[in-house]
Amino acid sequence: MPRSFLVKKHINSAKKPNYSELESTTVFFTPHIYRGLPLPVIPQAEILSPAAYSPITVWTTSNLPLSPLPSDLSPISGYPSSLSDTSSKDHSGSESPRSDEDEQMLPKLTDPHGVEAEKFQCSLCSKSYSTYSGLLKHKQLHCDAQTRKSFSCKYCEKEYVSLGALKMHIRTHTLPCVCKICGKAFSRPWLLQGHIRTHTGEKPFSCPHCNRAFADRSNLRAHLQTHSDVKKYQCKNCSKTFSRMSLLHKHEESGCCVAH
DNA sequence: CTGGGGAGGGGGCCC
DNA sequence: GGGGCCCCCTCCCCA
Repeated sequence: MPRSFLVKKHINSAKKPNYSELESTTVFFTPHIYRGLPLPVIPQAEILSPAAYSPITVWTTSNLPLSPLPSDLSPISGYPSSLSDTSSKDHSGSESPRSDEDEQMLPKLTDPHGVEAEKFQCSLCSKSYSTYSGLLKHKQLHCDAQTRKSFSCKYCEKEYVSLGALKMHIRTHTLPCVCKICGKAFSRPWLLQGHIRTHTGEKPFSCPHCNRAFADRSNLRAHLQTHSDVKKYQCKNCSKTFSRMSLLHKHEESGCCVAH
């Protein structure tokens, strides 16, 4: 049966899941694992999986309408220097050529207050600077820019640190997994599997307390909250707990936390 | 109005 | 690198 929310919403819809409610923080910096690693070059769309890309084209760092790469930096390096919004700023010293493969972006800043404070060396390219601020500026331009997310989706403004993550995301636009029964399309096979259960009636996830069965594990998890005396989501104002965040939001919007 | 179920989305991790 | 899976989440609907 068609339901309004089953229809793929326009990509410009302002649906923005609020992960910050439970998660610690949204991490905008690149995880350490990526630091110092050369970012891959995004291949041409035509050599990628048609299911993942057709008809979407991919914005690469080289075709983004931002500041161009320096002439001495080959586009094959794939480094998103053009993504750095600090690239227009001046910096101390000229950058020496990088050796990409084995450099590590370790925080090896020489102590500015130490004995050897006269020399500030970049751990990535070994470039030395006479001032600490000079090194900081260099790192902003040279190192931090390399760790920026570099793969951008054309259909939305999301950026990813890896091509694989981008390709996974693009599937949410192309929806390659189609239900043979009703024709509804999904981004991933397991989503389609879950959808097919709505046709077959299969409910493989059972509640150990009441034996109620669910087709979706997440829904079982939400159901398990109803058996708990202390719910997972608590109002900061009145300490009342709720089984779902959405219920907590409704509670907060209803005015509980207004009178504080 | 509230609480809960149904259905689905998206990112991350692991193999 | 890709698929499977997990987790967390939202939205809609209904009792």
